Amino acid sequence: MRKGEQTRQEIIRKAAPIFNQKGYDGAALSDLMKATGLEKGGIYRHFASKEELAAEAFDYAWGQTFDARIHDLDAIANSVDRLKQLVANFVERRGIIPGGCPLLNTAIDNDDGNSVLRQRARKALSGWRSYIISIVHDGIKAGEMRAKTDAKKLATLIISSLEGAVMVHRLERDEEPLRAVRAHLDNYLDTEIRSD
Amino acid sequence: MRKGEQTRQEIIRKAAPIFNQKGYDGAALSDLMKATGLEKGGIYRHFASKEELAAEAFDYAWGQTFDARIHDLDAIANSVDRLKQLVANFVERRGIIPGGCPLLNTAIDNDDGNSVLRQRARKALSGWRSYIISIVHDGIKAGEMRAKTDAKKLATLIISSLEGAVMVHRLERDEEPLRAVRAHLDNYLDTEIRSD
DNA sequence: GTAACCAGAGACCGTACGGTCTCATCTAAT
DNA sequence: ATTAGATGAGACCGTACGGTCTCTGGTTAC
Repeated sequence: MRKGEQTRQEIIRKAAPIFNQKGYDGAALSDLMKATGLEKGGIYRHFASKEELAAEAFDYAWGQTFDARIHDLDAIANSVDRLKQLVANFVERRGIIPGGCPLLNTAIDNDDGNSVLRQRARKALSGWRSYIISIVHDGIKAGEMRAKTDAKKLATLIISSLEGAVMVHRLERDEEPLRAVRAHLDNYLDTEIRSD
Repeated sequence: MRKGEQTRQEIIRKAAPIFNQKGYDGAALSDLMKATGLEKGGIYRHFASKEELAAEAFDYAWGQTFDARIHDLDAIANSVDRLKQLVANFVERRGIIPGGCPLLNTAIDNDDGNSVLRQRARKALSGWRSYIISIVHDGIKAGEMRAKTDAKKLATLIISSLEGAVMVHRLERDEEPLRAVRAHLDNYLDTEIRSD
């Protein structure tokens, strides 16, 4: 790998937490310079604009976050249990990237217009939802979930309530919302989704 | 009322949507000047700083939003139905202040440090939660809700899933998440919370 | 070893920001 | 009607921003 490409990746890695914590506008070039140890010219050699860097940083942050959430999931045979583990991972494996869930942050920060960042966040959300939907489809096919289960609605419910809990958690600095939502989802999955 | 006080209130009213849509940093003084039709001096006469104005604007925005969410609620006798109406109001009476839920916006925008805005958002959240909790307590006392209902957990669940749905809704520009979460909460309230 | 190229430093640019201050004007109490 | 105080305009200030450009030093291919 060319040295420049290594540097590029390292800039992305170092910039991701900054953008995630401070938001696009809040993350000043000077912050990124301090974090990377590079001068302005060294950064702009590898990215056409701050926006391009932010977009790459989001993809990196989301990739890390998503990986943590699906960690060890394929080792679980039963699809309902797989969803429960997904919820558990979400609650327990936070903080991979400082600043909280990149999807939530980026969605709220960029919900006007059609910025590059908004599109990246949309893609991230749709990928996450698809992942859950496919678990549900597997579950129905395997007879582990009730046949009438609406995969899309269930995915939406899981994502919405978890992300909402993150918002409350961050405002109150208390784990209770995360635990409450997890308990509710676990119970719901066991009693309303799992085949009897 | 002195004229200055009227102006102050009007600045707050006009500034609230700007802060809610663009965030604290994103809302430039020049935006506020355009929205209010005042020059810088005219604004700063009434507020010590941009932060003070933003805090007042948040309180105003939240007040309007909260009022919309509890609209006509006291006309409903049964406490379970009152919660269901609260959920309905949340889903249907959005957009009182352009830019989406001020609580969600402000919480995500200001979750570092202990800024004035963060404190205002905390207060807003705790007020909202208390409101729901008191409905639940009423419901239990009246025998309309199961005695074992955990008021705080239920309040957290309702708030988290609704706010999370707003985030998804705004990113996808689709009402489905709001409807899905509402349907789920309605069903949950009827089958798990309401006394048999 | 050398030449061609790649990478990074950092001075520089124009712009827009939040905030201050002075002064003219308007309001309202007497 | 007069006047003291309240109100708002807008010029002004220092700072920090994103972005550009040139030039030097390092890397890599031959």
